[in-house]
Amino acid sequence: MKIALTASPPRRSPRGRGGAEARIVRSIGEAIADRRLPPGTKLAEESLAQVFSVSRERVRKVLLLLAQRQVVTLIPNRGAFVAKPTAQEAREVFEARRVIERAVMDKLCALPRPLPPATLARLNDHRAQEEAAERAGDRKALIRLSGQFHLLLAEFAGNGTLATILASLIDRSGLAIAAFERRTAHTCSAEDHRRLIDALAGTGDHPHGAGCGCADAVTLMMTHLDAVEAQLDLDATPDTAIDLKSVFAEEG
Amino acid sequence: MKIALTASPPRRSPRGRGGAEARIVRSIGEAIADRRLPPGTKLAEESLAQVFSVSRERVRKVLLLLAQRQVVTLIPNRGAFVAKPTAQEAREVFEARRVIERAVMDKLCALPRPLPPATLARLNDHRAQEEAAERAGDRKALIRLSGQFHLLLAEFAGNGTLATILASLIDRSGLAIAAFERRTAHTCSAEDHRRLIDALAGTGDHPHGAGCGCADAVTLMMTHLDAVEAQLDLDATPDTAIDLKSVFAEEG
DNA sequence: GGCAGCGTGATTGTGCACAAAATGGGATCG
DNA sequence: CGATCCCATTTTGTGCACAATCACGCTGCC
Repeated sequence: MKIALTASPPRRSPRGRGGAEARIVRSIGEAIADRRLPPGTKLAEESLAQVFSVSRERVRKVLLLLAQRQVVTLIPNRGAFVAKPTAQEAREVFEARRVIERAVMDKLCALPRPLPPATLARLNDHRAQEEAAERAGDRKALIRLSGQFHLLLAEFAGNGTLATILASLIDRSGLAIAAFERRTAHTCSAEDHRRLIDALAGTGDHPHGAGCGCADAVTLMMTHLDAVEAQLDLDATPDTAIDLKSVFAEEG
Repeated sequence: MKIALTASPPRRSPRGRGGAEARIVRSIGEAIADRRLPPGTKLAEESLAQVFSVSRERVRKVLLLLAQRQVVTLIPNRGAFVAKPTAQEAREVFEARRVIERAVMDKLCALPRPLPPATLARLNDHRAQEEAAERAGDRKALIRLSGQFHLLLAEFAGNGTLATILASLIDRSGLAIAAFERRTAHTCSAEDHRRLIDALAGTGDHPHGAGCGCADAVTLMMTHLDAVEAQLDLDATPDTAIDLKSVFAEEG
């Protein structure tokens, strides 16, 4: 046998066939984020295969991927279910978000000013989209845009690794919100986002003169995350009785 | 509905089938962390299937899992390779570690003192293991123990989500170290870990009296991570290959 | 009427066989 | 002598069929 001599792995076009899988992952992920698939929903392989017109194996692969992201739970011989975070898990996810997003804001503040026009343009564009969704009362769009906003900031911060981690945490916090949000209507966070953009772009009023609203931006973000978490009811028992068999399926 | 807990203990064989995958994941993961599988090494499905005596589909699943952790890179129609971080990715991973581990240390400092005996015992036990490996000159064990130490601290901090994220980052930083470490001998971090344990346990000398060395611990950790990153040469790009069968000769 | 045991249908898990694609070697031509 | 093209072999990708397992409804019995 010959020793396999290995070169640096070349990059190949990611659009050939793997694009279909990514499409399904996005589709299901967005459906979960939009609450069209509430926590606990069973995701039958055959049904999904028919819906997306792909083979069952492909669906299986997608579910395995989503399970790694902890947005679905795989139970042996039972199938895949939309993940239903526990209260503790929800708290952990929000704490992790505070940790990472504080770092993101710190990095954004360390960026040279003024921000690049492209950055400002994307921020303003996003603000416009959120305001439009708010006016239209499109709650689903608002939720999706809210997640995208936080992810956008992470990308501007220039650390793709942190952004990837945050993306997963955003997905999971959406799940937590779906599982624990109070029945009472709650004010969505468009106003918080507006203030954040102002503080970051430096368009807000800063009586102290030269500085941008960086320090403000960090505290704004922390307050924002605290507010979102505070809108959850992390003490009440979950609305639907949890299937104990499912919970304990993995141990024995 | 009644739950059948009394009669049928659904003790699914932990090692029988589902455990096999976890075993392979651990095996490959440790081999990568131990540098037995350097970055860029090709991981052929058939070879791995023979080595672990499982079907190729199982290996495929494992590789997909490791790819999600970004420990291996999957290239369509080319196969799986041990991930080879770029210099920028390495910097990002270390920055992410600083972000998360600073939070971990903050949480550890916020813990009530004195620390639980079980915690102190595990810390001291770990210190002993690292010292033993250091005396024996067992570099592989030292690397593995070093990763376990950081993970241990994260677990003590009480946020499993952060710990999971950090675990992935530790794996990837091990990859980065393997890819970019300087050829010159470098002092391993056992001494840093000793000091960290002292600061956390409060056994170090603290002339200021009542407080433990918490603030010290945070800076110690940051310095420690900076030192590890500083030992890398983020300009060179080494490239090697290794024989799969010899690496896994002892298992099966 | 209620409960235990059992059979059936449906769903997931796994191996296998074939198809597609790339790698490597060799021959051919400039 | 070197580069290029082509073919054979190896490796990866995918669909299919069958096996295993679970949920549910049924029958019979107490």
